[in-house]
Amino acid sequence: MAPKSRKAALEQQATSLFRDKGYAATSMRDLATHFGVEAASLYSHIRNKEELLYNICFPLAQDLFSGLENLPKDLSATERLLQALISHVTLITRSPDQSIVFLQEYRHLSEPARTEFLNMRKAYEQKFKLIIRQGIRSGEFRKIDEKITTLALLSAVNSTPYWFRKESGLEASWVATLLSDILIHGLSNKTKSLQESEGQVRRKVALRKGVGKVEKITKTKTSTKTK
Amino acid sequence: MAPKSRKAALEQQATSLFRDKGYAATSMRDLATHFGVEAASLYSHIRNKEELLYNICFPLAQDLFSGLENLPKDLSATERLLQALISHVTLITRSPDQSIVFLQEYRHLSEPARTEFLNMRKAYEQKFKLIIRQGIRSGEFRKIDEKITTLALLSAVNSTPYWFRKESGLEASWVATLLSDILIHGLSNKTKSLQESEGQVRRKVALRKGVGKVEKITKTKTSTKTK
DNA sequence: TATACTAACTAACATTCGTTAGGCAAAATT
DNA sequence: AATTTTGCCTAACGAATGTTAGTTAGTATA
Repeated sequence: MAPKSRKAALEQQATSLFRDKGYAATSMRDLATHFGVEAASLYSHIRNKEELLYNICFPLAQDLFSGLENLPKDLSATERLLQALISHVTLITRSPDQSIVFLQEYRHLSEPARTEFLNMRKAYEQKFKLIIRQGIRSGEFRKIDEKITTLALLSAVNSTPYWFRKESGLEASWVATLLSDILIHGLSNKTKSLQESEGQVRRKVALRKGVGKVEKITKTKTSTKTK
Repeated sequence: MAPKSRKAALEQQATSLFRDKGYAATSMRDLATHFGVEAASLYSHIRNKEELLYNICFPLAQDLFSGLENLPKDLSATERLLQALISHVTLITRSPDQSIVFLQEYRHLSEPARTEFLNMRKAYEQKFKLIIRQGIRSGEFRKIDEKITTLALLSAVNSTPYWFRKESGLEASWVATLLSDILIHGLSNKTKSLQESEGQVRRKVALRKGVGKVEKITKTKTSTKTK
């Protein structure tokens, strides 16, 4: 394992401080102090302050975008959305501080980087919208404005870097799958509702047959409930 | 309609600028310029810069908290969650810039206001958690970590001030209900699945009867599909 | 060994920052 | 009418900001 370069260590430190205090409220002297040098020394590693922010935001933007490049085309929209969300969560929980800076501080990028960043973000969201649109078309998803849906879904999963920590023992993919499940299938206990619904249908069938074994029907219902 | 006070207008201007550039990156000279005076003049309306931030964050925090105070106790957990989410969205879309500053810039509050704010936020989230816990206990909600769920739900709905505009013609309550619906019931098209499930049961019944009218069965299936 | 590079330092720069103090004219109050 | 308050101005303060320039010592290279 090669030792971390000084520059990489500096970027790491910057990520941590930008996450805690925000980019604008973190001075180069703050950063230098935490890094153990004088502020002027930082310029032997970087051109300027903004380079740090750039190097936090753009690699992650690239990774997120790339993560959606190889979604298999033969999957259902539900499956593809699931995989897209898993990709997203896996990446933003990989380095939580970086992700939080990415989500909050990009606006301090100067032009043209700022616009470039926003365009990348827009294109990324577009990919989600497309999946949702396809899901609506195929009947898998409900007919809800795809922009609103996309923003809500992404915003929901963007809560993860704020609380997720690798040391917690949780697997990022598990968290991703869990959140995706909530978003796709909802919080409501539908499994139970569905079982009850089938239970009712079965009861109608029994009555229609006119078997007249009321006790047998009661048993069936109890069995459903214990599940 | 009373003319807006100078201080209120200043706070409005500050809200807009803090939203656009962030608190730390907005100088008093920026603010004064937009307000049409010199920076030193701002101090005849306010004590200091932070007072502006305080007056953006705390009233909204109060309103959000109050919004959950009168949830009827006789409702189901689902209903209460729906009402809580509607309350939340209604308030954060009332003044989107304020909400965005509230969500992003509180960290620039100095102590003890900052800790106070975080405590209020925590208590507010606690109320959501309680609803979710109750829903899990009653069987209405699936057994999913209530902290993760709360954060994801709130984060999802917190996307709204970033795109919602009153002038768009959309009603905030409609948006709130829509998002709540997605979160509670999911994006997946469950209604259709349920219908197909019943359709299958009906087909079994027909076969079991041994009527032998295959044509009739085909018709039933077609009829389900067109829905 | 001589030279070049690296990564740190100190000193300093020009600019910007949030804020205070004093002054003034208009509006409000006594 | 006299006084007070309000809301603006200019000037200035001390501190902070991102960065440059020159220097130095250690390391790497020719």
